[in-house]
Amino acid sequence: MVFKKRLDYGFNAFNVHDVPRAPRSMRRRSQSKCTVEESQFCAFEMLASLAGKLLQESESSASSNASEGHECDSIGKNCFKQEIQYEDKPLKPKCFEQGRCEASVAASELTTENGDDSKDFRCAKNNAILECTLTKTDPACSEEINGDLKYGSFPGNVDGHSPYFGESYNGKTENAFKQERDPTGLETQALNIANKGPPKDPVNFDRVVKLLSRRDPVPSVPFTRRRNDIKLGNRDDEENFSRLKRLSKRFKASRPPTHIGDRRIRKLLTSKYWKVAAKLKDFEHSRFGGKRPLYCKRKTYYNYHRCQYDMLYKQRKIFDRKSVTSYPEKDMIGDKCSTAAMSDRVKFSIKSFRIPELYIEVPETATVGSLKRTVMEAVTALIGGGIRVGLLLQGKKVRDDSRALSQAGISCDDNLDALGFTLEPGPAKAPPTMCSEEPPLLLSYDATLQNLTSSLAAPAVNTGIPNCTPNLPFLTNSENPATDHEPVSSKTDMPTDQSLLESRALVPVPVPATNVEALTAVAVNQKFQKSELAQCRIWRPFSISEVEALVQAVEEIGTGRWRDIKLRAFESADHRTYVNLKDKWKTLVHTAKISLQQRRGDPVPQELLDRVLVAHAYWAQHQAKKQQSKLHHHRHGTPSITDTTEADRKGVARVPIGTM
DNA sequence: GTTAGGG
DNA sequence: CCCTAAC
Repeated sequence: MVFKKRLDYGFNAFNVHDVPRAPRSMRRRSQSKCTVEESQFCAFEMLASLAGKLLQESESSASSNASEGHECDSIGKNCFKQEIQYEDKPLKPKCFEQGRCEASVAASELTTENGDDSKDFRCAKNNAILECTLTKTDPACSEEINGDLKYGSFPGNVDGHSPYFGESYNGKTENAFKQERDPTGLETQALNIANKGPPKDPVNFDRVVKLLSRRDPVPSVPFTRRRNDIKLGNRDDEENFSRLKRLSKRFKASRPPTHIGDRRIRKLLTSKYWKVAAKLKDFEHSRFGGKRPLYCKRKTYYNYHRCQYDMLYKQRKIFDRKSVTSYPEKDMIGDKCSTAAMSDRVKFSIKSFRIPELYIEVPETATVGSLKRTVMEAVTALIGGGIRVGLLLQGKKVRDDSRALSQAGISCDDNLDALGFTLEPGPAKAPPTMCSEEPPLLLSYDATLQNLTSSLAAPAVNTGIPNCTPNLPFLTNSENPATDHEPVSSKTDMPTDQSLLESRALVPVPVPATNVEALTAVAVNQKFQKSELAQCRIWRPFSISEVEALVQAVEEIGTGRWRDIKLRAFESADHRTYVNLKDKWKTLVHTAKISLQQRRGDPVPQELLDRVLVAHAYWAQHQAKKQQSKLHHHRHGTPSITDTTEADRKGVARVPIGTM
């Protein structure tokens, strides 16, 4: 295949090999810019950069104070500066094998005490670190974007009015940009220049990161504290954690953003399409705290769900909190624990950013630019519904939003290091799962579709009841569906049942009508959704009354006779198998043993948990006695008085409530 | 088919 | 909730 070699090197190969070496200072910019197919774009870049310079000048004279100082201050904790650092080492095949996309975002704190934020800010910018403030009117930010990303800027809409990603890079939101900001008009010029550049390569992973940062999931986090670094990664994976650390160290230096990052591009089984997988092999699997609205047989699917943009922030050490004299919360610092601790400002450092596997079909005739765009769109679709923040404590998800910080065990200095956050795609409410009542990902995806000009009819993605068609061929390829599954374009005519099914699973991302190469892209999630539809189990949390019934039954019957318990207490509950009951009891016992802070999910009344413990202890002892009596019986041939097996069978024995 | 325990 | 060894 003609493209094979290039593809093997991935997107970055274009940059790495085609750009003559130059002094670092020069390379910094050129590397990420003048790719082969983009050479003409440099002209635009220059224009953009020129505009940016003009902008900067005007900014320094007029608007800088307002945009950088006031805005930040007014926004308060919501104002973060983020530096996005990209791994731009030459991409080796190995990298693609690993399929990793790493980028780190480091957010510098806002130090009000020295009042030198803006200087700091620019300094970082000069280091060619992709960055942006989350403030909405920072011209410097947009300049940077224009200059480095070349695709126009993203007004930092922390207020949630940010236009859809896809729209913006299609140049359709220029007006919106103008309206929202850019009093001077200079920026818009730059924007126009950028937007009118060769429409070939809006696909830029950087922008994804940008969008994520723009979406600004962080400021909503109440645990603001000064000088706290938050590390992203995955939640309950020590190894991963340290790996991220290593990575962030390795690629710490300020470097220009790479174009696409590390991705795997695969040749499709058919020669007709390319499949691009921004694949994360070591894509970590977290499980929403172990409680998910559905369970699927395949762990792969099961684990996949929440991994889209899973970021684990880790807090760093707290510096001198006393120095935060300008904060009113300061007075509370002396107080115990959380209130004061959480009132200070926090520094978030996003060490890693991950993108889930993308499933993209690209005609062979596609251009690199269109390929990029397709990736972009797929990613956009993924996160179109927004991002929500998950809170992790000791690597465990804290799900109960209503729980007070102290209740959740987040209160004292010593455990702030254990505090983490995750970024997850989809609406803020439900995790993106197929079988849940609300399929957020689908919804968000659809929402994205609606906001994109679509020349393709939105496919009939069934967001309703799962179509649990078993044994779909690709379902067997749970380990790597993107690899094994032969993609079928939704527009392709393969009149087999399989193709029909898959076509429904594939959601074409609309591309501009002007784009001849109609690319079809779909986030793998779509496929997973489809897949999971086939083999999902709905997770039905035990209600309090069910727990009550279970406890009651166990008290009467004892552990180890789950079938009896099922028949007695859950006879009519078809969805409760004795294995379910046994498992539930297991978790109940566990829950009862752990501290209040460690418990998650719907709280079980302490009274019930106490009974669980009592019953558990009683029947454990009972079992021990039985064992003993057995031995005794064997030895002496006489039944022991503790042998209550028969009585137990008849339900006579009971936990002597309150006596233990 | 049930039970117990690890995943 | 799943899987499976052991009973």
